[in-house]
Amino acid sequence: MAIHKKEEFTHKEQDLANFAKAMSHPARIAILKVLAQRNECICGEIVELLPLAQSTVSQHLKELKTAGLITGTIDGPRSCYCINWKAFEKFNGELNFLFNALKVKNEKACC
Amino acid sequence: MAIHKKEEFTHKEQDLANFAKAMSHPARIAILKVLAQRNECICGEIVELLPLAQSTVSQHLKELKTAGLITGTIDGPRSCYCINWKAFEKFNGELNFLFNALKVKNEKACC
DNA sequence: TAGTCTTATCGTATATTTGCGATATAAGAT
DNA sequence: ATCTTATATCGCAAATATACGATAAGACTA
Repeated sequence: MAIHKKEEFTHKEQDLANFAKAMSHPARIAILKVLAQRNECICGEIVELLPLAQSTVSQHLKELKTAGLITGTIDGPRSCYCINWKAFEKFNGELNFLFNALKVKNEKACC
Repeated sequence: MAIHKKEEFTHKEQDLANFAKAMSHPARIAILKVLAQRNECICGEIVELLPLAQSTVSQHLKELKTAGLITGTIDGPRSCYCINWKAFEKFNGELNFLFNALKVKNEKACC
């Protein structure tokens, strides 16, 4: 592959791609779903709900946290995670900016 | 890794993850952007606009097509691509279903 | 037919992701 | 102090993704 070319795209393009990448695995979608459904924050309950080892779940949580889609705080001997709604709104907004704004005039697309 | 565990998640979770994965690279975001901006469908003009080799762009186009985010038809000696707005709407709808419906009652999240 | 232009696919090198067990770390309990 | 419990991190193996050059395939042109 020689060199990663990702840096040669715009900041906004990389941003959107990073958000999407954080959601590009069903395990991470499942984690976000659990966090969205519970009012109190979750820790290792997620491990119980997923068909994955504890270390693997921890890794997925770290990726979501690094991407900014969730927040995590230490609560005594356990860890507490929540969805970062603001980040999700930003993602959704950028998506809509990319597509919806241009949609009307493209109705007559050729294929 | 032994075995991919992706199959052990729900169909919906896999669906959303696949959509996200298709958008998880800045080159593919850039391609979608170009397609969204042009009324007539694009072919190798995309190659001119991206800092990537022709074969690499072709590969990215194939991934977007496989994921259903774009459509492609052969037009004489060249290929014509367009955004599949329906697929995008579905993706956006699933995202909103996952998050927005549950957002209000979670305002008092703990972290 | 031969030549050209456009796009897709193959082969390959390298990078990244995914997953797990083992181990570390940190807090609470005995 | 030791044991338990919960979570993070390390190290490794296997799978995927990314990128490119070379080549194939298809359609128009001379």
